[in-house]
Amino acid sequence: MQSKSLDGLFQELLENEPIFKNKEVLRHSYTPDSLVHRDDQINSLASILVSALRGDTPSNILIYGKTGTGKTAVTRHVGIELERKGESLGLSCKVVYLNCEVIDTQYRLLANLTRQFGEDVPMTGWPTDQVFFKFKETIDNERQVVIIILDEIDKLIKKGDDVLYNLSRINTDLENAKVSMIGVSNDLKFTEFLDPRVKSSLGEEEIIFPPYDADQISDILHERAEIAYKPDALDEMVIPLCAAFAAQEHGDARRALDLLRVAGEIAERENKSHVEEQHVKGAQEKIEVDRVIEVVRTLPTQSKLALYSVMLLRNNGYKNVTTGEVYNVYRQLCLQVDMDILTQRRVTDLMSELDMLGIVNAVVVSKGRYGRTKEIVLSVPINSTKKVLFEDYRLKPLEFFKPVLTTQLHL
DNA sequence: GTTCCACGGGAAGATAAGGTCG
DNA sequence: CGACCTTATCTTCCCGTGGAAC
Repeated sequence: MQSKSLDGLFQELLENEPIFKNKEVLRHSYTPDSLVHRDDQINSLASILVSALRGDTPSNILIYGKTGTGKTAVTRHVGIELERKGESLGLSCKVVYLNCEVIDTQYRLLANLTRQFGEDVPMTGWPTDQVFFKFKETIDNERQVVIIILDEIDKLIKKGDDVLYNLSRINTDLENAKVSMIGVSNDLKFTEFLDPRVKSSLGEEEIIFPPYDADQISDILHERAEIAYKPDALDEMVIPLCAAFAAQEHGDARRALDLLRVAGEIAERENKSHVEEQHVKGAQEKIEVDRVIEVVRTLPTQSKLALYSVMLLRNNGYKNVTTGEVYNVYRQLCLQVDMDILTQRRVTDLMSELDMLGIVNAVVVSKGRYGRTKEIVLSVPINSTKKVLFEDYRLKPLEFFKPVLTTQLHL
């Protein structure tokens, strides 16, 4: 390789006409100032929350919509506006935002809420009711309206709905402060699992976010591309193509933005001065592969072993892999790498988790007299997955290991 | 029509690892 | 220090069952 001075190395990269003007606006974390095609939702949300500015408690709200339909962006946007307006009117109006996917237990939720009001709560150690009490005490210090946004609220239900029940009744214990909640969910049916009391209190108002269609996504992309890219950096077909791909994915605007950004990155890496159609196709592929790789990489070792078992069976010509066989191989793998062997029951659960993550596809089938089982099909490319698995040093000894397979090949 | 297997579902509880508090 | 807290991860136990094989 030609050696250049270091200075020259970076100089060249810098001078290379960048395609991007401001890439940040294509990231999920960016909240745009104006939200296209969501006027209805913004207005209904605002008209419900306006009572906070009159010092009343707004109704609790449930918001539904698939991923990437702008729920979070709209809610946050309205929240910020509300706080701002409250401030100028001299009313204390506080909007707190919590993502229940990260904060998924009663304790953590309450602790987090309390912390947002400047009080310190330890990570763990306290009884939960003490945290709840502390929270009530903290907010009740001041005359204020508190609006709690619970994003991905459906994740919370799976662990029991005590928190929601408690929170929905909190107003009866408060002297000064008023609390109302906004639940955001991408599962339209999640209220079915809710305690009826919680359900009626939480769902006083409902707002639905329909998926975007391809044209609407195009509009959104145009708007952002204007800020994100240099003029003329995009080929004519780039945005429609991104929009079309994303529209297939239930109108996911987030996906569309990802596509647009990754396509740009690919083009940049190829030293092209503008983004072409093929880059979008490349982006589509890359995003999917990245997702899988990331998921596999962060899997717990036990799940990796289970997954590798499936792959081994697959490699040995097993068309229909069943739970029993997987467990058999899995046990051998464990002995090989000196890990504890989990029970079959537990491994069944691990397989279900892999199924949920979309790494594997499991269908329950009955084999009549020979029982019932899950038939497991791998839904990721074997080779690249294998490579990722062996990045884990604990799996290294398995690289050339051949399991003993039970020879019962029933068709 | 019956049978009956190899699972799946659900729940309870054990354990360990994080922590607070007096 | 010990008493007591949460949480994640597994184990244990028991029951339920789809549907081809009989």
